[in-house]
Amino acid sequence: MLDSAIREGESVNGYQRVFEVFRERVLNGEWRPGDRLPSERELSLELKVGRPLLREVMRSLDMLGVLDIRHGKGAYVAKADFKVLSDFFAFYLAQEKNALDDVMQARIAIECQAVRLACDRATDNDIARIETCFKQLMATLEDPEQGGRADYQFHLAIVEASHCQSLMTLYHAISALLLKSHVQRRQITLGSDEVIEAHIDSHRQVFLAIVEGDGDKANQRLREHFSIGDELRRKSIIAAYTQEAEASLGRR
Amino acid sequence: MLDSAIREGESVNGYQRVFEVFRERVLNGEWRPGDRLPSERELSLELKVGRPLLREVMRSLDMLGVLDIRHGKGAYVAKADFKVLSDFFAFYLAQEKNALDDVMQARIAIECQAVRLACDRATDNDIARIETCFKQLMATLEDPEQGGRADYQFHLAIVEASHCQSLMTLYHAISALLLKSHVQRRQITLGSDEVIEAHIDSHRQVFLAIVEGDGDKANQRLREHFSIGDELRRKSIIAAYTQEAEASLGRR
DNA sequence: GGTTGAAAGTGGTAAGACCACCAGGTTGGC
DNA sequence: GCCAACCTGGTGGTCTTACCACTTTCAACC
Repeated sequence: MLDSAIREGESVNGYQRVFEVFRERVLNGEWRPGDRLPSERELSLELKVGRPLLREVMRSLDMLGVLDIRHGKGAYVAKADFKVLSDFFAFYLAQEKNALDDVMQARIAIECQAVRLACDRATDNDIARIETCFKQLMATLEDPEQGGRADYQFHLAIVEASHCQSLMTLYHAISALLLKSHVQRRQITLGSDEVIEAHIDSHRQVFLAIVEGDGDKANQRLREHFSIGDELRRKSIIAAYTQEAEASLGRR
Repeated sequence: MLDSAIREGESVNGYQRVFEVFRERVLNGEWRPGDRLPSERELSLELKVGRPLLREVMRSLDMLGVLDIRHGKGAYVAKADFKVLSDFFAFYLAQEKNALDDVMQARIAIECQAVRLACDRATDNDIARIETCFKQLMATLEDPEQGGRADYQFHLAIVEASHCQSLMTLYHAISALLLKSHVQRRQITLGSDEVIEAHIDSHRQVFLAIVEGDGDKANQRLREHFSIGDELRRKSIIAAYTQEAEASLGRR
C-alpha cells in the first residue's frame, strides 16, 4: 500500500493525489518553513478539489507538524517537530503491554548515545545548564512533582547537549511518559535517606564525567544510574507489597 | 455571555474535542485494534459534529496509523505502526542539513542498546536468523545493491532479536535512509580486498559476541564496527577526491 | 442450483452557506 | 492631533446537503 502512489493510472483517490502535491512542494523546497500558503479557497481551485477534501489533507499535515494552521491568519509551513511523535506513541503504547519498560529501553538507548556525543560537543552553556539542573534536583528532593520535573530536566539537558537533532526528536517523543514515570518513581521512593543519597550521587557522577569529557566513563555511569534506578524501583515495589500484606494480616 | 462556552478549557475547537474523544476511546480500550467503528454518519450524529469535521479527524488518525479506513467497508481500529514515522522523517529530513550523519547517531544509539538486549533475549531462532543474514552478507560481496540489502538485514535481525517493540519501531522509522546509506557505501568502497575483509570480520565479531550472550562485548564490538565503517567511508571519500584531483591535473 | 444484477450501506467528494477570528483601515470622541 | 473603538475584508472553522464510488448482500432470474 506504500506503492499506491506509483500506479500509472489516475485511479488513486483524490486525497492521495493532493497529499502527494503537498509532499512534492515541501520536499522540493517550493514551500519552505515559514512560508505562508495560499488560502484554502485558492488552493482548492488550483488543485481542482473541494475545500473539505483539501482540508482533510491540510489537517493531516498539521497533525504531522508539517503545517501550522492558524485561524483567521492562514496556513504556514512549519519546521516539522516532535508533536506528532508524542501523539503516535500515546496511541501506540496504549496497545502494548509492558509499554513503559519497553520505552525505557529506548530511553536508555537514546541517552547513552547522547551522553557520549555530549562529552564531545557540549558547550560551556550546555555544561552550565546541566549543572543548574543538578542543583535544582538537589533543591527539590522533598517534592515528588517538582523533583520529578527536575530529574527529567537534567536528563533532557544532557540529550540536548548532544546537539543531535534526531536523538532530541526521539527523546521528546517519549518525554511525556518519562516525565510521568519520574514523578511516579519519586512518589514511591520518597523519604528514604539512603535512596536519596544514592540517587543524587548517581547524577553527580554522570555530570562530572561529562565535564571531564570522557565519553566511555559517562556512558558507563549513566548505565549504572539506570540500573540503580531500576533496582530501587523493584525494592520499592516489593516493600509496598510487603507493607500491604502486613496491613492485611493486621486487619484479621 | 460569549464567554459562557469558555469553561474548564474544554472550549477548544471542535477538531480538538473530537480528536480527544477518539484518543480517549482508543486509550481506554473501548475501541480495540480490529474493531469496526460506527459509520461516519452515525458518529457525526453522536458527537454532534458535521461529517466533514469528523472526517478531518479520522483522516488524521488514518495517517497516524491508528485507523484503517476502507472505502465501502468502514473504518477499523488498527495497530499503530511505523508508517507514519517514515512520512514524518521524510518531511523532517528534507528540512535538516547533515541529516544523514545525524540519523546515523540515532541508529547507533538504537542498535547498541538492541544488541545488549539481544544478548539476553535472543531465541535460537533469532540467532539462526542473524547467522543466515551473515552468510547472505558473505555471498553478496560483489553486488552493491544486494550486499547493501544483506548488510541492512543483518543489522535489522539484531534489532529484532532484542524483542523490544519501541526500539524496533524507531529503527523501522529510519530504515529507508539506512538502506540507502548501506547501498551507497557499498558502491563507494567496492573492490578493496582489505576493506571487505575488515568489514566481514567486523560483522563476525558482533555475531559471535551475541552468540556468547556477552552484552558488553557485543556492544563494544558493534561500536568498533561503526567506527570502522565511518573511517572507511572517510578514506574512500578522500581517495575519490584525490583521484578526481589527479584526473583534473592530468587534463591540463 | 448457479449466476447476475439491483439495492442498501459505506466511505469519497463537491458546493454553498454561515460563523469565528484576525488585521488593518476608518471613524468617532477626547 | 491623538487614541480608542468600531467596521470591514479576508482567512480558517463548521454544518448541511447532495451526489458519486466502492463493497457486500441477497433475491430475482436463467
